[in-house]
Amino acid sequence: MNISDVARETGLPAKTIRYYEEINLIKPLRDTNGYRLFRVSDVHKLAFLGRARALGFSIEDCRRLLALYEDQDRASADVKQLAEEHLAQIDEKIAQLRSMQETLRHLVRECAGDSRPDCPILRDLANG
Amino acid sequence: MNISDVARETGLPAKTIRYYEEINLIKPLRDTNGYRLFRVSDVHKLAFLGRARALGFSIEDCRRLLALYEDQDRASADVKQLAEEHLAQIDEKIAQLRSMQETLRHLVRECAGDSRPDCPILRDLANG
DNA sequence: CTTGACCTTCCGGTAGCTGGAAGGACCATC
DNA sequence: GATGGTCCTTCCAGCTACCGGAAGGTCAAG
Repeated sequence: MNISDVARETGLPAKTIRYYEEINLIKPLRDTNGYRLFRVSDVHKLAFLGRARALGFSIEDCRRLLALYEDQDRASADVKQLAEEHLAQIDEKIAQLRSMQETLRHLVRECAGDSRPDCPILRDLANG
Repeated sequence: MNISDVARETGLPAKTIRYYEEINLIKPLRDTNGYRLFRVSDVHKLAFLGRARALGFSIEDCRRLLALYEDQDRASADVKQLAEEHLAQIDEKIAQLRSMQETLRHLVRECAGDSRPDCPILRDLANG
């Protein structure tokens, strides 16, 4: 399979697939003309990566997950730990965003949003 | 005031303050020895920027907010629109993260997390 | 006069790609 | 076999919002 077929099948941009090869997440073969030649296993890995990325795992986490996926002797505890740490980061990120959200909602609600210069949002930013 | 004083007062790293000058968010004076010389107005702007950044506004949004802040003839509607658009982005981001969070929570809950290789997390990543 | 704490600029790196240029390859058609 | 359009390749630059560190100037104290 050529890269555009793989892109279509996995939903990943060709650029991203090349990038994943560059950072050694996948190692597709090469055809005689220099074109990348993807095996079914490469496509599987890419789909795996796409889903892991969609769950917000970093590239390095993805690398570890892929290694665990390929290791028949893995302990599910290792996978779980990775996932739990990532989940904790997501929790934290959500908490941060919610705090911003709440503050902003307040400010937006109090702002007249008309043609006059007086603005509680700017007042808050200016004076803390 | 020198940069380290300003850093202490605003809570921003000196590196960040220099960066903000580089991208023309602030224009501190220069002392004869080449040191940056910050006026009170510079410190105010930096504090403003720090709070806007803490609310998640992008640098370009901060630039616009600062311009509005300085424009005595602004319309609060312009500020409000900026804030509302940003708020919408935050809402979206939170929704995305919550979706990841939910999926991950499910998977983590179902994973034994022991020494055996069988793992629902990897199964999900592998098969969608 | 030296020491140490400042300050300066410049360069490189981070994450995870994306866009674009320059050039080769392939396929169908005339 | 020339042409055109669509693939493919590599390489280079840029995005966000900085951070780290090196090399070197400045300043105040002892």
